[in-house]
Amino acid sequence: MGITKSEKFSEEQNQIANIAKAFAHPARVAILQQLFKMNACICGDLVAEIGLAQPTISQHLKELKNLGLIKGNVEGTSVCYCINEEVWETSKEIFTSFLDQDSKAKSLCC
Amino acid sequence: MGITKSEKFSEEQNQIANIAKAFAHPARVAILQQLFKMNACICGDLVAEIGLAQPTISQHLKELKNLGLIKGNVEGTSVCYCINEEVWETSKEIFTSFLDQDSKAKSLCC
DNA sequence: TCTATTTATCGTAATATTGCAATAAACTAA
DNA sequence: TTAGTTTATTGCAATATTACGATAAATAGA
Repeated sequence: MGITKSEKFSEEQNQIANIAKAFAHPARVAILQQLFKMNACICGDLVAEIGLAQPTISQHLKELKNLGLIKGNVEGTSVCYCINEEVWETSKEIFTSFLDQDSKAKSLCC
Repeated sequence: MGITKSEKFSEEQNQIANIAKAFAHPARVAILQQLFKMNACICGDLVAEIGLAQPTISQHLKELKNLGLIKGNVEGTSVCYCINEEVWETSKEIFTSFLDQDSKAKSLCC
C-alpha cells in the first residue's frame, strides 16, 4: 500500500514526522545549512555549491518552501532564498521537545 | 533514479539526514514516545497501542534497531523493546546542534 | 511431543521519493 | 522584439518506503 496511515496518529506525531521528512535528505540539510551560513542565497549558487542538477535542487527547494521552512524572493531573473525564521523557530521547538523527552523518562531498561 | 547521492554530501549531513529518516514516520515517532513513556515495552503492546498490523510494527522496530536507537530483549516468547540511551543521546546532540545553527546566524533576509 | 503464543521474515502491491533531460516560463538587456 | 539568463515544471525511470497476508521461527506450557 505504501501510504502512511496518518489518521492513526496524533496531530503532534504527524507534525514531528513531517518536519523530520524535511531534514531526511542530505541535499535539504545542505541547503538549510548554506542558507544559514550565507543568510540568503541565490538558487543558482545552491546548484553550484551542492552539485546536483538544477531541477533536482529546485525540487528540494520546493519541498522546503511547501513546509514553510524557507521563502524565496524573485530578484530579476534569479530567486533569492532564505530561512523563514518564524517557521524555523516553531519547528525547532516542536522537534526539541520531542528530543528532550528523555529528560522526563526514568532509566529502567529491560 | 530514486537513489540518494550520499557521496555528494559531508558525513555530518548524511548523519543528520539518516537520523531524521528515523523520525520521519509517525509510527516510529509513536513507538519512541511509547518507549519513553513506559521505559520499556513489549512488541505486542506496541501493536495494540498503535493499531497497525503486527508485521508493519515489526518492520518499523527493525529500522529503529538498525539505527541503534532502540534495543530488544527476548523474554520468553515476547520481546521487550527499550531506548538505547547512548545512541539516543548522541543522535540528540547531532540533531540539536543542527537545529541550533540559527543562533549563530545573523538575521538578514532578502 | 503437541499446541498455543509471540515475533520475525517473505512476498507482493501500492505509493513516495530521487534524479535529471527537455522544455516552459519569467525576466533583463540590447 | 530578440537573445540570453535563470528558475520552475513536466515527464519519466529507478529506487525506496509503507503496509499487510501468509508463514516461518522461537519459546512456554500442557
